[in-house]
Amino acid sequence: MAIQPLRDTKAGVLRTPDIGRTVRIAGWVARRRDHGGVIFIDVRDASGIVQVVLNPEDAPASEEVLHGLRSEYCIAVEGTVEARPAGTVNPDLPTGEVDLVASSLTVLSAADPLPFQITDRVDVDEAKRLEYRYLDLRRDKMANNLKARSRTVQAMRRVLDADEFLEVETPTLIASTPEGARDMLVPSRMRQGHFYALPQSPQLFKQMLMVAGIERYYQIARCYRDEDLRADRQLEFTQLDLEGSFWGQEDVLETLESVVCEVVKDVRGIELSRPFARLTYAESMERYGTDKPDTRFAMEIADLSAVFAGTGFKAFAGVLAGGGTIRGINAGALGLARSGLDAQVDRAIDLGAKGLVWMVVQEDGSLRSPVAKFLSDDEIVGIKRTLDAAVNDVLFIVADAPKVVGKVLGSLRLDHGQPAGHEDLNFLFVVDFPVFEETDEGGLVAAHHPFTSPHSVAEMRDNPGDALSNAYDMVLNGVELGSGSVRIHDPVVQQQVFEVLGISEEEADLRFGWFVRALRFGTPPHAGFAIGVDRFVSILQNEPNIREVIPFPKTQTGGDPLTGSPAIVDDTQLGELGLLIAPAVRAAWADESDL
RNA sequence: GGGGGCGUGGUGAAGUCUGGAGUUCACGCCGGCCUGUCAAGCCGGAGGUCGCGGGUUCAAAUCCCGUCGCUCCCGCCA
Repeated sequence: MAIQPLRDTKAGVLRTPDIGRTVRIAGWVARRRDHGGVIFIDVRDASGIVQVVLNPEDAPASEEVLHGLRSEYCIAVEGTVEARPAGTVNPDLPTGEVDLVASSLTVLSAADPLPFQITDRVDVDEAKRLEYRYLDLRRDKMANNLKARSRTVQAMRRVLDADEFLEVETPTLIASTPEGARDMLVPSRMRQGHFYALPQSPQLFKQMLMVAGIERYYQIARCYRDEDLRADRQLEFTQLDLEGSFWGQEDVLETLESVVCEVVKDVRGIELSRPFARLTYAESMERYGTDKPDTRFAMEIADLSAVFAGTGFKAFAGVLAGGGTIRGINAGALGLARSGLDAQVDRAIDLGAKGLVWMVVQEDGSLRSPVAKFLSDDEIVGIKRTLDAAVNDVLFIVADAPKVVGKVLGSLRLDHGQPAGHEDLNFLFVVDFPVFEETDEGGLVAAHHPFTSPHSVAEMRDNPGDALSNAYDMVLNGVELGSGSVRIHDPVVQQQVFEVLGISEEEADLRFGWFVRALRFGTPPHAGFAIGVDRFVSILQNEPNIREVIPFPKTQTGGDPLTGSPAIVDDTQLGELGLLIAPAVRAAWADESDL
């Protein structure tokens, strides 16, 4: 019979002041050291680990039971907390000054031999970890990640609740909208041939809540985007979504700062200085070649167009004549051999450049480079001065359209300068995003959702390439943590924006008619934001991918090795939904079941 | 859709380039010894269709083709 109650104390909290107490703990066998006589068992529960001493003369259980204990057996122990004998204190363990000397031990649940060891010391294949995620989550690192995630969300709620935000849930079965990411679809049984979509974000609903007079809303919202996965992207992910009425951009950014500071204080134990840096989109692109700069290191992009204004180097002269630009970075003393430098050229070409010029500053001040012979003395001086170059520094120069130059140099900058982990936290806001982004073909597409207010509708219509919007991103260590905007609250402006974005009146009316109608009933000016919780926690925990802070994530091909999702459903279910599977797909099912 | 990396007893790695007996290391597992260890120790043992399929070869973990899975990246992610 098991001891009742199973436990009255947590394993990880026992300390010297507890010496002499008789306690009951329950947990898992993390490690056993069986000396034939005395046996030491590290018992782990959610609070930590304590060493249990099983003395044969105390006979806490039969010899068979005691020597039969194995890794991850779930057990209950009653015993006395005792001081460890001199010289046997374990300073690496919070409970290391005490032993729990067992008077009784019960096996609550045995465990099969493990598919992998429960330890942070070995990197097990991730598919195997996911297949046995319940064991993987027993590891300290994963348990700590889940704790950090919980503390993160609690800190968010604490700040927003104190600021009188209302936590409101919005539907997850909604109508599909074709813009943006691919929707995750759910077929309707009651209206066959019709589909719900899972929300990519609660965008329109939170705006409805502003119309509804909620004034301050937030939600820890699950969002879904049916796009290819990455280290920082899952099919489903979590956002802290918030919105406020009678708000402008500064109100949003200040609220975000207070939320983020509380989270970082709680999880990392450090005070961030406020306000966070603010950078315009244009400045960010200019200096870092990206809209999500990692500002933990400099290596900024410098414009060399002036240096080469009258150059005799035809490749550069041609780019300048064609309206392109010439920029470079100083990657520092990389110590690369010729082959390593040429590999950078390949990398640049992969990124879309026609080429890359590298230069290495020599002891005598000259530049070693494939193009050195084309450069004048003035140009060499100008390059070194502009890039602040010292001996042995490697300089990378790209001449192309500004967009290409920024992408290539921005990527090389990260390749050679980005710190490995996330020891330091550099938050910043990027503001004044353009309304439109240029496509590779030179066309314009909306950079944001169509509910973002432009600085000026007239400018947006007359000069779309330069028009700015009241949209902003939060960036942490080169990762886009979230984005938001001041919304359009005037139905007339909203109609105009649809028009400029190329959404016809009929189309706008069909898809967003209900939304524009809502705006006609006294809509307060409002603005909001959403923070990616998974990304935030993964950075705080110094994890390389967000799966490490998600208890049951999907693999890169969207599957769950534990439960086998996604799965084929039977014909009865399909019939209820009025769905037929295409013959080719059915044939593939047959192949699958042959495996 | 495209490019890169990986797949070897239960786990992690080496072996693959340069073909020659399933070889090696660490952990785990099983058995024995062992009363103060804490990644316990010592001794012994079991355990693999080298992801899968095909090809080349006297001979394939190794070379070639295909395929599956995991992963990183490009595209995609308003």
